[in-house]
Amino acid sequence: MISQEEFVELIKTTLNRDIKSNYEQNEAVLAPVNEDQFIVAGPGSGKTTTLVLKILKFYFVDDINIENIMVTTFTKKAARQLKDKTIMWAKQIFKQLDKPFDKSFNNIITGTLDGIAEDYVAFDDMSVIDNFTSSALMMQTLLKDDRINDKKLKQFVKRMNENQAGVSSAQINSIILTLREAMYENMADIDELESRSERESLLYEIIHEYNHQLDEKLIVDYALLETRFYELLNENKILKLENNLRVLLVDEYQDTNFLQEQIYFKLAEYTKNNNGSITVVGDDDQSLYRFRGSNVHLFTNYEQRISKKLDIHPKIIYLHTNYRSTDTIVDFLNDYINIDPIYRQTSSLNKPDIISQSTNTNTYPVVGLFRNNIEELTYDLSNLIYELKKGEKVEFRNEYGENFKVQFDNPSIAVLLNSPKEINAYNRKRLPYFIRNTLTTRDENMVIFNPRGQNIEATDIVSLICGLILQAVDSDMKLEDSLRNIPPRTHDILDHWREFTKEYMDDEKLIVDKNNINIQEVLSEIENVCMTLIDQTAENKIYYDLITETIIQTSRAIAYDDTLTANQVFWHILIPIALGAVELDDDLFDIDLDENINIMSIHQAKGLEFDVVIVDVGSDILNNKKSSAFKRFPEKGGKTYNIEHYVQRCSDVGIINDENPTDAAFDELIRRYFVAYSRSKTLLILCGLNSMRHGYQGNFQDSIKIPNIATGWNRNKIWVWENLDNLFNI
DNA sequence: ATCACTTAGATTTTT
DNA sequence: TCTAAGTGAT
Repeated sequence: MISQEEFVELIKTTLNRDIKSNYEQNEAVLAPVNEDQFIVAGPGSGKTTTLVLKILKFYFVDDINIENIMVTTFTKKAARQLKDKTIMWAKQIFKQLDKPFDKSFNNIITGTLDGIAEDYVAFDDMSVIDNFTSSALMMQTLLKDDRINDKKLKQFVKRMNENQAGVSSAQINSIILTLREAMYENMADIDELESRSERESLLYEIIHEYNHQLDEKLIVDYALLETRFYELLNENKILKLENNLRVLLVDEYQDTNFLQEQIYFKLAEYTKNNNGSITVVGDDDQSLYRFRGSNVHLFTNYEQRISKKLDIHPKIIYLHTNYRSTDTIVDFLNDYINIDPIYRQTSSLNKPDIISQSTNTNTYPVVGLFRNNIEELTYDLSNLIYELKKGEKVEFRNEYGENFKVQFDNPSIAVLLNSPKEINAYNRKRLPYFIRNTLTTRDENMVIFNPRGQNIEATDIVSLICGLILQAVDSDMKLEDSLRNIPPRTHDILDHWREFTKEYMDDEKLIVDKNNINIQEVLSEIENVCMTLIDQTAENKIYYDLITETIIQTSRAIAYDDTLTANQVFWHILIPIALGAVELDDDLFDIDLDENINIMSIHQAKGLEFDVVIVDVGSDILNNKKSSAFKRFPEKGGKTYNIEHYVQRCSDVGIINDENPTDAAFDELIRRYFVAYSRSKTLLILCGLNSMRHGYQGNFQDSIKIPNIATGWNRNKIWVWENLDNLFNI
């Protein structure tokens, strides 16, 4: 145990963290164990640092056991970073104090709420299934008795989805799963919902049957996992937490849903009884997960909500010093977040502007790179990325002949987009494809990292595995011919599998009994054939492991005994794979974000920072089409709102958005680009088609402007950044 | 203003 | 495949 003064001195000398210079951070870190806090932290304000320092302070100054502390974050990646940093800094302090490292730090309870819930909920045979498996299970429920072609059900899904074209089987599947998940996330009374929705009786039949299957097979999906955890807590059945939990730290609280809030409140009750505290940290401007049930109002109204429920009155602290970005970028951010006059009104928080404290001495203007078409854009963007990464001196010159030069030493670079997908559902190539293609053609040593953009289902190794299975279960193409309501790309994938396999191995065929397929046996027979490909590259091995594991887990979940029919293999395994439902976990790759060129979604980039950030604000928006409005200037609330609204009718969440649906959609877009722009440390580049700057020329009209939140329009259709003249356009 | 014909684009984010 | 904006003529 050391004194507070010693601790402050210690972290200054060993960790080079001078908290005295930042009043707010000082307040946050040096709080007593029983002080509850509500920390509103802007981008780059040292959120994680503050949390880690709080943990260390509790341990070294207040003598709190590490086992009595719980820290949660939103993603696995963030949880790992937090744990690593805590252990690393603790080690450094122990070294400085000349004491051995306390191994209890290795057992610190950190993770996502799901991860922590799993530790308490999962027992014996109970296991958690991933999205692929749950969608296969739902597909099985849907195909039974041809429910998937029910007119009322289709109509309902269409209403929820608001899509122009008809609904595909995949969409019906995904809407039902999302809706069901939303029910749990909002703790909606499902029976009451059912009694109020007579026309959707089939929907509830399907949901009940799906739940029944989970029960029977002793599995839970993500939605149920947290529900079970809450139930256990509510019955005070987790004594370990009830007796020991003293300090609860919650990161990314702005992405919390109602169910999670109730879990946290229950845990906060324990900390209160144990003379401890709860601290939540977040930023309402960075709330991105409404589609997953998160509700930013739970954050902005946190003070009122927790004081009402538990009589806890947290101290509110604003961390608004930005250590990440240059002055010009911080100015740009403050500028951006104030463009829309309605946006700020939705928050009850009185947030101060961000203040720049970057040690970075090079300040460059925010750059605009706009071209006439995707080819020109790709060409210039790829060149730019290449030269910057190679450490060349790059000259930026605008249309007025002004110029400045930029040079980096192996900078970290990220291209951020709404979707990192290289090819869309209609087989069109997107910007990520063009960038990767151009850069790898130019220099094969350049690593372009875009794990979520790849279409796993189209890789050689997966084509071979699935092609072999497909040949076996559907040699006469009877099943394939029965396909209806499937996106066009899925057909192409099936064809590709068959062709690839035919070319790869002339004539050999796998023979199976079509009513009695043991998928594990089939896979082990296939293994030999795949060996050459598996050994070829490290990626192939990863894809192979991923796909076989997925198939095995899924077949376990859908088989009544150990075997499947050809029909089941086709519809519940092959079709979902062809639809692109298999997800790749970034953790499977040994990656270094600072070394590679990263192409990622804005969501994935949350919590990260890069020297150079390139944000796609419209590489595929040519004109003012209604169909692209959702991603630039929404005209309606969309699917997220419909689902939220549907379930919240029977939920106690309390704060139903008093905003209209469209306004909520605007808020979401504003936040998304705020997150994107605030990732950059030194150089921020906006890119897109020229139509984003100058509009497009109709034959009869003058130039027609294209409203876009990312390019500085507000929802009143006023273009505050007209023609993007605030950027340095190259 | 109205009609028939041509053309571009279709959500997506995650535990 | 389906939709709505744009086009060009009346």
